[in-house]
Amino acid sequence: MSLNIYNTLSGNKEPFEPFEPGKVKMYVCGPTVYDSCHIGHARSVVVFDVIVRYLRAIGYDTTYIRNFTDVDDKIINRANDLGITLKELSEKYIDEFNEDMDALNVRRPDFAPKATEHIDQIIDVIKRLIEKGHAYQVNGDVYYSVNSFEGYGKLSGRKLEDMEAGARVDIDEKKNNPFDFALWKSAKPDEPSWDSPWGEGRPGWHIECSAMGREFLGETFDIHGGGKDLIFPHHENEIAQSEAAFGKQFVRYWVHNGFVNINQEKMSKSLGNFKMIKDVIMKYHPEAVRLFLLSNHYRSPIDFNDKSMDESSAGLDKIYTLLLRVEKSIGSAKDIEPANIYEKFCEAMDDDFNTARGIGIIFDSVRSINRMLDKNTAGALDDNLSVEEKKEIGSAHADILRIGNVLGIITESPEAYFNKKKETALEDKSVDAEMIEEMIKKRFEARKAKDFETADSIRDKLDSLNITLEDSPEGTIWKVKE
RNA sequence: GGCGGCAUGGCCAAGUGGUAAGGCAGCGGCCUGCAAAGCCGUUAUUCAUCAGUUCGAAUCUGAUUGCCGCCUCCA
Repeated sequence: MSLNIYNTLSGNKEPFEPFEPGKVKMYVCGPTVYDSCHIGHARSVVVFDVIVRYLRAIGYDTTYIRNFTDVDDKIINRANDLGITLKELSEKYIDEFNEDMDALNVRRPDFAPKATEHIDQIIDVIKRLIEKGHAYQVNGDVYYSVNSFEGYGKLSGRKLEDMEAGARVDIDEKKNNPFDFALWKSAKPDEPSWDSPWGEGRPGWHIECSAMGREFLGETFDIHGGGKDLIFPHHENEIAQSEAAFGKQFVRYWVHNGFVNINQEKMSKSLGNFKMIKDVIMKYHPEAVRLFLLSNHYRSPIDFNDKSMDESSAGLDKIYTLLLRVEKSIGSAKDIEPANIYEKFCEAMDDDFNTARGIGIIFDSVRSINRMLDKNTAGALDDNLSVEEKKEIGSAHADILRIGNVLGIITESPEAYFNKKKETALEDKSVDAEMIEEMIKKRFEARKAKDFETADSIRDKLDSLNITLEDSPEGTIWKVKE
């Protein structure tokens, strides 16, 4: 099976065929940098990160662009409130965005262009639109005329006539049609501005993506992504701009991710329930956050709550526990033949990036490996495993790591993962690792002497400190309870 | 008012015409000195409701009900 992608434009899953065979050009709308990033930004960025990783894993030479919107009303207002420049504010939040996303193990895009650094390209597109009669000037503002573009509404499935009926749109005397939107806004006092053929001003929101997409990817590119909320008007307007200006198809596949709700409610200012990434990753391992975000299909809504996050954390633990077990018992196998697990994972991913199914495949595999390794519980180490079984385990282990590489999880060694978890968990407790190891040693001696009373009292004491012990033929390990 | 989406076991969630993945929780068992971890078994004759198409539907069609999103800045 080959890759199929749900295309918002057609409303269907379509076989993926890039414009240029073997190469994928992809653009995703990045953040408007005026505030910290929340878990919803994380979802969009992680989803498209996985999409890019997968496209590359199946051999596409992929160019990936994600922009920063660094000039708009919200940024200007915020900067003015704080008494700093637009640039100071946007740079601060760009840095923070990069920190958050690096922490979430998101790979940087090939280019991360900023609107303010592409004013010339933006002006060029606007000029063309005016020349071709798709835009008009009013006192230094330039508006796009939606009536001039026949396909207006084709992405969002709207008709201009229908929208006007019950529209909640302010009537602006300067516009010919209420849905006309600004390509260029004339400068107001105290606003940053750039010179243009229409006077001092700044670009409207939508035009930057048309201009920068063209700059980095060309006039037609393969995938354009973003949150569902961007379908209208943002992406609808991008299509109108680019196709009117360049006379060709703008984007072949439109991909939109669903929202993150918080305890069944939409994140909103009035509810004050924004979950910032920097806060979430203080409590949960970044890979647990990724596992959570990828555990639903990317187009469905997902509900962020403690229970779901705890389950994702437990799931991640389960995977790392298995990996640790494999490495302790049979080590890293050599001469590995690929198992069919990765193949099954790819089948899931080929079906519109079905990461939820893909994660199920990981757990299937975890169970089957544990089953094989359980043959050892009675005896010492791997005596009961046949050469074939060891090979199978080694292959499955390698496949899981390969899947992890696409999902951006399991990037640490199991030891490092558990050690880090212990450190974090012990930080605010009155115990340290050395003390625990010492107690485990004492318990081991007691058990050897069949003094189970002492052994159990040690275990109980650790248990009261939220430390759980696990005995196995390979020795005793300890974990901190969540 | 317009447009779109969703409704699957106690909870989360895959499954888009061929007879219900996976995770969490529960119960029974194996293993263990006892635990923990892991494994095995078990929990939906059934996929909001009703009607229809079909040899066959959770999957297609129509209607009903209930949620949700977009149409205004928003990932």
